[in-house]
Amino acid sequence: MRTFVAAADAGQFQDAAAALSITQQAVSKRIAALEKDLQVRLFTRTPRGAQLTVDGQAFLPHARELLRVEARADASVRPGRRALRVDVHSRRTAPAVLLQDFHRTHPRIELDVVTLDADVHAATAAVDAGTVDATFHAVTVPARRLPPAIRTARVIDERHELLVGPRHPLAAAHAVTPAQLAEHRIWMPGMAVDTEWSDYYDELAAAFGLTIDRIGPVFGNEALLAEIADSPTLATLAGERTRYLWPDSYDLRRIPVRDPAPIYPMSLIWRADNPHPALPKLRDHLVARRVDPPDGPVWLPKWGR
Amino acid sequence: MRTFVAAADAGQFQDAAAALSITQQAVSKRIAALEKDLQVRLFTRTPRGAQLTVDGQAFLPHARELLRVEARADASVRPGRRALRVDVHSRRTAPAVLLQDFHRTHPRIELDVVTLDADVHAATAAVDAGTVDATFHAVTVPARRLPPAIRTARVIDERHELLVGPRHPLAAAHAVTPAQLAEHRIWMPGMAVDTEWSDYYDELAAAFGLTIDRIGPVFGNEALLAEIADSPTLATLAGERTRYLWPDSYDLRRIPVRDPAPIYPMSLIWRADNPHPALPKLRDHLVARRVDPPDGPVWLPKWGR
DNA sequence: GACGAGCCACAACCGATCGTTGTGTGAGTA
DNA sequence: TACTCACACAACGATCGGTTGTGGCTCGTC
Repeated sequence: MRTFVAAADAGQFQDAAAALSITQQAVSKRIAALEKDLQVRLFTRTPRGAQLTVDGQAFLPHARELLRVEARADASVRPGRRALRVDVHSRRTAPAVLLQDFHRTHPRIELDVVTLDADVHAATAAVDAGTVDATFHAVTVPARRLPPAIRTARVIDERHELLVGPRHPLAAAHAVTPAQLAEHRIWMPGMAVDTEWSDYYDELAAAFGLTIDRIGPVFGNEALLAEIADSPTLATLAGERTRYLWPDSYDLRRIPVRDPAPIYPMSLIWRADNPHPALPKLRDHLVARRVDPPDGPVWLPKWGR
Repeated sequence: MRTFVAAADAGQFQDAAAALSITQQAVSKRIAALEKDLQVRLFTRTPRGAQLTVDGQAFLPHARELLRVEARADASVRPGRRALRVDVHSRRTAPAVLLQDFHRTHPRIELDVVTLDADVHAATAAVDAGTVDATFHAVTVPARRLPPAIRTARVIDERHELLVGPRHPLAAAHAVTPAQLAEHRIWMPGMAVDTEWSDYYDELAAAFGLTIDRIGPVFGNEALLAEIADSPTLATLAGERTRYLWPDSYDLRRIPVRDPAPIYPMSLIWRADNPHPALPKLRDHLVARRVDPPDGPVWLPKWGR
C-alpha cells in the first residue's frame, strides 16, 4: 500500500523506489503483486513513467486511508507518543458522553477510551502505574489517603432520573422527590457490593428510606429495560446523561429526581507527573463543561460534601 | 492485524489458530512479532487463554478499523464486487454535490468518485467499456447516435450565477438577466474549444449577445477567484450548486441569472446491461432530487429542448 | 534513421521470513 | 502426583521479497 501510494504520488516507479530506499525492480514487483492480488491493473506503464488507471484512481484514496488508520493504530499504543488513554466504567454513562463531547471539540487529539472494569482503588492504581492516563470515578477517600502522585478534580455532578414503564404509578409525573420513591421499589440488578456505587446507593437509601433492590440475575441493560417497560411496579435509577436506547414501543419515561436532587459526584483522576500534552486540555474542557452549581437543592453523600 | 483481532475475539490463541486455519504456534509467533514491533504487550498469557492488556484493548478498535478499511479498499476495485464508480468532470460542480448527497442518504452503498477528464464522447466510451459505471454529462447528440447499450436520463437542470467582486457594477444586484450581461465581460479561462461546455456557452453568447472570454493562462480556480475579487470589470459564470471557496476578504457576490434562467442540462449516462445493484438506486435518487421544472422562464440550448 | 537516455519488466540468485512439527513449561485439577 | 490445557521455544524447510543484471520499449536528438 505504501509503495502504491508512493508510486502514485511520484508518477513513476524509479522516484518512488528512491523515496522508499529500495530498487526500482522491487517497486515493480510490489505493484505487480498488488495488481495480481486485486486482479486489476492499477498503473498504465509508459516509457515516461506510470500513470494511474481508473481502478488505480479509485483505489488511491482507500490506500491513503489505510495508511492513516495504520498510523493511528500505531499511535494508540506505541510508548512515548500514544493517544490519551482514559478509563470509564461504562460507555453509556456521563464520563463517556463527556469524552465524546471532548472529542468533538478537539478532533485532532487522539483519544482512547477503555473500560478497566475496576473500582476506584484498582483504577487509581492503574493510573498510578501509567497503564491509563486518567480515569473517572467517585473519590470516596480523602486526598491524603491516595497515592502521593495522584491528583483528582471533581468534574461531574450527575443528577438522577427515574426510569419507569407506562403502567407505573409515577409514569405521568414531571418530577419526583426522593421521599416519594420510598413507596416504590427501585431495581438495580448487578450492582456489586462494596463498590463506590453500592456505597452511594446504600447511603441514599438510608437517607430517604428507599428500597433499592439489587437481587436478580443480570441479563444486561436491554433485558432490564424490557422488564421495566412491562412492569407496573419496577423502576430504576439512572444518571441524567446515561445513554439508554430502547424501542419506541417500550414507551419508557425518564423522570427527573429533584428536591433534593441526589448528586453522584465524580472526579477525574490522573498522575501529577504525567506529561501527556492532551491531559490538561481534557481537564480544562471538563471543568468548563461542569454544571456548577446544579440549580435547586441537592443531596450529596457524606464523602462528597 | 487479522490474527490479533481473531485472538482477541476468541480469547485464546488455539481457537484463533483454528479459525485462521493455521497452528497455535503460528498465532503465537504473529502476536509476538506484532508486540515486538509495537514495543508493547497486547495480551497477558494465562493457562486458560490470553486476555487483552489495556494496550490491547486500546489497539483492538484500531485493528478492526484497519480491516474494515482494507475490505473497502479491496471492494473498490476487485472485479465483480467493486464499488459503484461514477465519473464527474469536476469535484466542485453539481454532479459531485449530488453524489455527496446520495452518499449521505445511502451511507451503506460503496461509492467511488473519479474524474476521467474526458468529454461526453470519451466518457460515454468509458461507460460502454465498463471502466466506469456511470458518468454525468450534457448529452448533445440524439439517443440513436449513442452506442446501442448506452442509456441516459436527464437528471440535472443547473441554473447559473454570476460571480463578481465588490467593485463590479453588478455587485449589488439581487439578480441579473442574460441581456444585462451583454454589456459586461464574462471571463471563463481554460474552457477548451469543441467540448460540450464551449458549445453551450457559445450558443448562450450568441443568443444574448454576450462576450465570453476564454483567453488567458489557466492558473486554477483560486487564481481566477482572486482576480475577480480584485477587478471592477471581470465576472464569471458558475453553476448554481458549484462549490467555490474563497477568503472572506474577497467579498465575492453570487448573483442569480434569471429571466430567462440559462439552464445547463446534464444526464446520467450508464450501460443498460450493467448489473450493479446500486445503479438503479443512484438513478432513482437523482430523479427524486431533480428540480423539475425550475420556476420562472428558462433558456435551453438547441440540443436540450 | 541511428543512437542514447529514461523507464519498466523479466530472470537469477540469495538471505530473511513464516509456517510447520516437535518439545518444554507452568498453572489448574482430579 | 499425575493429567490436562494453553502458550512459548527450537529446528527445519518452503516461500517470499529483496538485490543485481539484462532486455525491450518509446521518445528526443543528431
